[in-house]
Amino acid sequence: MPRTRSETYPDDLVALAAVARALAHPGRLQLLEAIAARRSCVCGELVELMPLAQSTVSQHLKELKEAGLVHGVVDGPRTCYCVDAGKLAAVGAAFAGLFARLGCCERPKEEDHG
Amino acid sequence: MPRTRSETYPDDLVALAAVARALAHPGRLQLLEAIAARRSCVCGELVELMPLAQSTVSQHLKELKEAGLVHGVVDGPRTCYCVDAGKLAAVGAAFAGLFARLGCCERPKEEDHG
DNA sequence: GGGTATTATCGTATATCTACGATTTACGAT
DNA sequence: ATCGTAAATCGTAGATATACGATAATACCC
Repeated sequence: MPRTRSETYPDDLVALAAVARALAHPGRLQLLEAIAARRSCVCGELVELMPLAQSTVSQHLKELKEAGLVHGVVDGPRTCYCVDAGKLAAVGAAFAGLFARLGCCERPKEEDHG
Repeated sequence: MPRTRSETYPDDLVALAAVARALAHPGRLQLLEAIAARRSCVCGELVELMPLAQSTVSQHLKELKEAGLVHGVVDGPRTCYCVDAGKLAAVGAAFAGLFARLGCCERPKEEDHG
């Protein structure tokens, strides 16, 4: 049995789910925040502040890269990671749109009476 | 090896990652949208429009419930699902905050010059 | 109580995720 | 060419995820 029958779902949902999966690990969220806070960050620094082995951090970074959230620039013997601001903006908008759609038919307590 | 060393990460990141994981499947996104669009939705209807077996849909609904995104109300022999608007608002705000933090140190092309 | 419909749960097979150590690759210095 | 450092990849073990059919639980009708 395939893990997910992606063919049967709309492309935008498949794409959004893929990004959500990239975000679905606290370590990756922490990596993202560290990279963003430092503007750009060498892999070694990230390994230092994470409670994970170097190979594991590298693997998480690869997932973030494959999701398009960051990119790594080879800088001599090291790799410098930075967030993709454009992608982040697009993903942020996609999530905002999702939650807007999910909430649009709900009137939890009261409607806007102004 | 434990799947994730949640103890070592900040609580808010762990919580956000958990919600992201609930969203990390196109089927669950579609379920959420269907439930929201119909205001409330009986499980059987959801099974009809999903390309999944009844047991699988039930399992996905359980995950959405455990993430707090929906709740199911037993209505006679069936179960009626609806989204938790308050939770969705909170989660939406959490994601907005995340993307704001991630983007705050980035000036991709130009700053707001108005 | 017996029968039917609806949903949840169980058991299970396969695939993916997470983590690690070990190794390989790439670069700079000697 | 050799060594050392930094990062990616390989191989692997164990836990989770996804999907299904089968079964159990619940409510309704008679």
